[in-house]
Amino acid sequence: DGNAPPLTPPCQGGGQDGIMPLLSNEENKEITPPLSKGGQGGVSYVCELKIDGSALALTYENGILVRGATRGDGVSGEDITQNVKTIRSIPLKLNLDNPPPVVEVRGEAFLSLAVFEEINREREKTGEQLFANPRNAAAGTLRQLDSKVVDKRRLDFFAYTLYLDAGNEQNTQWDSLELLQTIGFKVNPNRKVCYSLDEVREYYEFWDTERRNLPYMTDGVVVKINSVLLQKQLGFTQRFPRWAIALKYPAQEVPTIVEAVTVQVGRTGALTPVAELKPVQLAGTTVSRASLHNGDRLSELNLHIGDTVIVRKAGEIIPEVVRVLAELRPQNAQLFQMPSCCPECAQPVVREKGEAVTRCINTSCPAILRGSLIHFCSRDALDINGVGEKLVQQMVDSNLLTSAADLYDLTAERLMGLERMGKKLADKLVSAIAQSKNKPYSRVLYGLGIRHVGTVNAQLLTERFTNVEDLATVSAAAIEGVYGIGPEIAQSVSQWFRVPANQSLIARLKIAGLQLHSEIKSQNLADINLQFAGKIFVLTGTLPTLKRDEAKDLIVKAGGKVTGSVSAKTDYVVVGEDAGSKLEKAQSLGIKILSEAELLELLVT
DNA sequence: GCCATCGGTA
DNA sequence: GAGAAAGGAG
DNA sequence: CTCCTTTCTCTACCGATGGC
Repeated sequence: DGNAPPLTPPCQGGGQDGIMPLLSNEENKEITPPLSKGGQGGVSYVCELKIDGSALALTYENGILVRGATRGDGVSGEDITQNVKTIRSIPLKLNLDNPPPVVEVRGEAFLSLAVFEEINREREKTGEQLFANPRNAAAGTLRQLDSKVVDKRRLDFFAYTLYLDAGNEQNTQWDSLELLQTIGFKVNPNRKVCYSLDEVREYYEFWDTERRNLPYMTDGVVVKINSVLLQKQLGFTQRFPRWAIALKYPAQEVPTIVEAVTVQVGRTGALTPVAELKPVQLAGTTVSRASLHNGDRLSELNLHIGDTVIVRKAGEIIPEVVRVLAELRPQNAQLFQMPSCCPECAQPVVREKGEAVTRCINTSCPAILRGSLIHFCSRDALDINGVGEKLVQQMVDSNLLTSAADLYDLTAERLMGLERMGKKLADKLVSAIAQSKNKPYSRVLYGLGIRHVGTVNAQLLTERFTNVEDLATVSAAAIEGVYGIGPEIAQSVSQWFRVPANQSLIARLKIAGLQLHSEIKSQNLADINLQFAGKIFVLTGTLPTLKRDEAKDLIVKAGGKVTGSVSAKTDYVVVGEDAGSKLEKAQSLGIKILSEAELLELLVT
């Protein structure tokens, strides 16, 4: 979803991050960041409509369209370049005399309401399942394997961001939009430069009603600081730029009834109450469940079974219970409270003082085991394709799996005893598991599911402690020495390695042949390239000739470092086919972006 | 050909 | 994708 | 204490794939 870089949601009342308070509260004249740096002194804003479709990143090399990518982490993303080429509003060739070697264009692919309805009429005739809404239809179409089908679906495209080489940059966002238009893109005509926040507010309010007359769906307005120089000065806070914001129109709210509340048990043992709702149509989808988060939220809502509640889709995506209409409560309705026993294993649950979550602490709770296994196999961890919820359920129930290490003892024959498991699937699975043995140490560490060790902290830890033995034997105090790791996390890690079951898990994974140490061992000094020394690289997408591991090797050998996620500390992002969120983040952080060719060139110099 | 499951996206 | 909670740095 | 980052958990839908 969304326009341009990820943007802050409208501020929820508090008012440090958005200009939403200005829009909803006339009295609040205080100008708040991120857009506060101007408004008077000649600072201008560009307002654009936020089209509800699917974000697309296009790469042009020497003026020719070579890649089209949606989001994703790019590791296993599909090639949608062929599909993108069927979109008529995307030029195959830039209308530019001397095109820079690489041009990146971002924009929104969408289906007009008319085309959407036409497609659904057609599908109704042929008895196919109807699309729920234009956004889903557009996203689904882009992933279609047969580009002829895509061609027929008549996708449209509005460009909104242009990235040129340094030196070729435009001075303002407005100029970028104009240039996009002259080089052959469709740019949404309903854009405007505003010179004050009052003007921005006017624009927002005008389109709140006017958008209903547009032939495509919009869900808000994007406001950007016009000056590129100022954008750079403002920079970025956390996940978002300080110079842009999305102002979303209020979500549609609808009443429904809570038929029941179920409690789910996550991999950490956390108990999450979920409202089972009488299904309602909302923002083009059917909503039947909504998270209630935790015990605190639950008591705040004072929710009873059978209550009528107001639900909405936060950001048009996530169902949320806004409030309970207590006056409509049936008599004798039962208050729902967090259970005192785990719904999976019936052991008593605990809630630590000062913490919001209620947890099952039974080390052999099957729900926790299942969750841990799913996490271990997940994409950011060992990326074992084909292992999903149902399969894990089956394998745990049939005692095929009692820990992640058991995965590496599985054979096709043993798997084929399971339901719906033929030779083909079983072979695929065994091969996927074998492949995971090559995944780097940091991913394995992440996959272990140690509390507070996500992708970032796993990376930090593996950099400092280059093999598990060190990490397992070192004191909590030593772990705390890592920048970014404090006492809580250090304690959590240290304790994890002191549990005998975990120690034997590590031992077995080691025997299975998993990577439990970083490869950056003895470095050949002669290979070190000054341009690479200490530089942090991130790879994204499928590179044209190199395998990911090969590219990583080359960088590491040259003295560089390859990490998994883009942050402010990243120096270069190497982009391949179907680059996803990392490219996007890199762009929004202004990090230097390299193609494979450029990387290789840098290596030889 | 239908159905369940999985992976990816918003 | 949203949002809540909680940890780390200063 | 505040600001920021990170972790963790949650939903709905669509297309692809393999089993039977």
